[in-house]
This record gives sequence, structure tokens and C-alpha cells, in this order.
Amino acid sequence: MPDTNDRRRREKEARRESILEAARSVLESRGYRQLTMDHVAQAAALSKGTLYLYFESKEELCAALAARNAGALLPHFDAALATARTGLAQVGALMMAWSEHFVSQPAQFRFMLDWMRAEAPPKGDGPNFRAYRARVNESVAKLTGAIEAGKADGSIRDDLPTYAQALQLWLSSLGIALARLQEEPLQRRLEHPLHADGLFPLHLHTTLRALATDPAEGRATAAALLTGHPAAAE
Amino acid sequence: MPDTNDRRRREKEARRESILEAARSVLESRGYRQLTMDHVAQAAALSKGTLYLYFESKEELCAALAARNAGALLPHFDAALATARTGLAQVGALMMAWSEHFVSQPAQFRFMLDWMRAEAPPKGDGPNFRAYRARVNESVAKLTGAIEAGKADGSIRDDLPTYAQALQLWLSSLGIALARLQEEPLQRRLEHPLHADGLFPLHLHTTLRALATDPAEGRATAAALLTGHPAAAE
DNA sequence: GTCATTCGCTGACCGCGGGTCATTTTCTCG
DNA sequence: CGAGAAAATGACCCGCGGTCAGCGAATGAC
Repeated sequence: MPDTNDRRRREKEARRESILEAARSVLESRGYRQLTMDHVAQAAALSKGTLYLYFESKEELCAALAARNAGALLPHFDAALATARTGLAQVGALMMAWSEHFVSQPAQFRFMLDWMRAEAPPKGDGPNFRAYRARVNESVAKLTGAIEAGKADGSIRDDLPTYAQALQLWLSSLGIALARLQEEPLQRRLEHPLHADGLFPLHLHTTLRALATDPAEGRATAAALLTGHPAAAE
Repeated sequence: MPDTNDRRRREKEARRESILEAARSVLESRGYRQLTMDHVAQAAALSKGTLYLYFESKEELCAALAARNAGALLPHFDAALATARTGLAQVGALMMAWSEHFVSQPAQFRFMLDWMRAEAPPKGDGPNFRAYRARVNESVAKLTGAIEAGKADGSIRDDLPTYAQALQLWLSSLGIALARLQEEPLQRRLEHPLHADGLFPLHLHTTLRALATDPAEGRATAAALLTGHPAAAE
């Protein structure tokens, strides 16, 4: 009977994964606004009621997707950190990695941003939410680590509060990303047409110049990162 | 009969305003998530169907509210511009004015950010949307004007693309503001507790240092703005 | 082999919220 | 007052998140 129980548990986990996969495919083909429980159920060849046996709510399902996506970013961050010599370059490389993931996985990133935008503030608990937050904290930790490294090697000013500075970086980049998400609306509604993609290189320059002990080094670091990866540049 | 027609038009306009006022009161007392057409109708002592005689959709009603709020910001921007000597100081003063309005009118600002977060991308047309966009463009124009002034007087580097830089400023500040909107969730979900309010002074320092021809002047300008208005500082 | 129990699953159903429209009420003017 | 227009109504539709009584198949005891 432990055999049976084990199999049961494995099958349950497999169902859960298949539901997540169904949700991902709906996201890919129909986008966030069409990500309804009915559509997910249809894609998973299950009834809607069944979904609620595996996820407490739609929010929890989305949180599970978000946790998965956030986890996928971490190896890229590690790779980025490995290629950079100074702490300042590490910060820039993390931002580049973020942007590149953005470009290469548009559906996932659109989801993450749409989900953050739609997230209802009051209730945000449950295991999947906690998993998501853990991944975010890991990412922020890599950023704070890079800033600390930069302070130690002299490439980053040492009069900055590390953790607050990491959040300022993270959040201001989020604003830039939001604009890219709404690229078409942005272009339509502004006086002068402007590709939101073009804002990221500028943001990188601005950020690194502000962090650098020597502004010229900030500029050089940003330029090196952008020419090394022209796909993400303007 | 022109008398009658005039009165009719005035009454129609008054109804429209009373609906907007009702919406504003619902927003104040119940928040964005409770801003339903039924609640607005109840607050305006009208039936729901009547609302649709004055606004095409809920989106249009919200756009009208947003246009009104965006318009209220413009005089503050003008006042901020008048107090600053250099272009760099003007940029900082505009950011401060934004932050102060944020603090003094929390309900309106919460609405603006909630609305932006919830806004559905595809369809965004209609007269109220255009009015809103016009106000935003006016605001951005004041920012580009300040940057140009700074280039002219030597306080801001002249190798920056003015318009793109204005947008980078605007959008990165938006990210900071979003964090402040979710202040409590932010504190709960991060490793280290941190008041989101504390991020704005840091953001101001970072931004002005990056823009300034002389980093020291950027730092001094930010410090002067923050000590001059301690309510908005950390 | 039989039968009671458990387990996974179903789909009809609910409430809410945005949006519609045939009907009724109110106003205007001859 | 009465005809026609304008304004307002509220019952109604649909899509969506979420619920639950019940059904059928696998399981295990005898």
C-alpha cells in the first residue's frame, strides 16, 4: 500500500504540473486577459472544479507560474555575475541579463508584469506566493551582493545604503519595463514616437553613472555591456 | 429655444460633473476595487444605465477622473519650476512636486496608479483618454523643458537625448511610486523591512547625480531639495 | 468474487460586475 | 391638454471566479 500511496502522490504532482503547463500554453496563445480558469481547464482537458483541487484560487495558480518564471531567471543571473570583473560591471550584467530574458521570453515577462499590475494588495498568502517571494529575495540578494562587491573593489561609491539602493535599481527598472510592455500604447500616446526598447540602454547608462565612483567608468561599463550584446541595445 | 437648449447643455454638463464627483467619493471611501458602476450610480442617485448616457464605459469614466487629476498636478509643476534656478534644480523640483502631491493626495494618487496598473492595453481611445494624454504630454513637456534649460545653463550634461531622458526619468519614478503604493505588501515580502518612502530621496539623489555635469552639484541639489521639504524626505 | 469505502472528478450553479435596451417618466412647446 | 422628444430606468445578458452535491472508477476487506 505504500506503493499505491506513492503512485497516488506522484500522479497528483503530475496533474499539478500538467495544469501549470496548460496555463502556460493558454498564456502563450491567448495572453493574460484570456487566462481564465475555464480556458485553463479546457487546455488541461479537465473540468474547472478540478483545478480548485490543485490550486486554492486563480491567484495561487498565477503565483505558482510566477515562482517558476522567477526561478528560471536565477541561473541567468549567476552566469551574468560570473562574466563580470568589478562589482559595478556585475550590477550592469544583472540588469542586462534581466533585459535579455525579457526579450527572449516575451510571453513569460508579459505575464509577470501583467500579473504584478493586476495583483490585489490585501491577500497575498499561500505556499506558492511564498515560493515566489523567496525567488525574488534570492534575486535581490544577488543584486545586493554585486553592490557590496563593488563597494569592496572601489568601483561603486561606498556612501550608498546597499539594500535600499538595490531596491531603487530594481523598481526603477520595473518602470522602464512597464513602458516596454505597453510599447504600442506608449508610442501612440506620446507626442514623439519612441521605441521603449531604446530606453533601456539609457537607463543602464544613467544607473551605472550614478553608482560608479568614477562616472567615466560607469559610462564605459555600460557601453561595453551594450556593445557586447547589441540585440538588447538600441 | 436657444435658452432651453443652453440650459439643457448646462444641466447635462452638471450631471456629468456630479457623476464624476460621485465616482471620486466612492474612490475616497471604498477604494479602486470597489469602484463599480453600481456603486457610482448609487452615490450619484442615478441608475446604472444613466451613467452610460454620459460615459461610454467605465474606462472612459476613469479616464475622465485621471484627466482631472493630471490637470491638478500642472500648477504644482509650474510653481516648482519657478523656484529653481538651474535646469538641474528644476528637474529635481519637478520630481519633488510629484512626490509631494503623492503624499498630500493619497486617494487620487492611489487611483492613478491602480488605474494604470489595471488599464487594458488594446483599446484606449475616446475623448477623455485624449484629454488625459494631453495632460501627460504637458507634464512631460515641462520635464523636457527643464532638461533643455539645464543643458543650456551647463548644469545638465549635454550628451543626453532630451526626450528619451525625460521618459526614463518619468518611468523610473513610476516604479518607485508603485512600490510606495504597495508599501505594506512590500514590507511583508522582503527580507529586510524597509519603508518605501525612504526610496524616493535615494532615487532623487541617484537621478540628479546621473544627470549633472558635476556629480557634486547633483548631490548638493538633491540634498537642498530634500532638506527644504523634510515632509517628503526619509 | 463481491461489496462498501474512498478518491478523483464533474458540470450545473451562484454572485458579482460591466454593459444593453425596451419601456416608462419627464420635459417642451404648439 | 396632447404629441413628440429627451432623459432616466431597471430588468436583463454574459463572462468570470468560485462552490458543491453527486457520480463513477479504483481499492481493499472478507
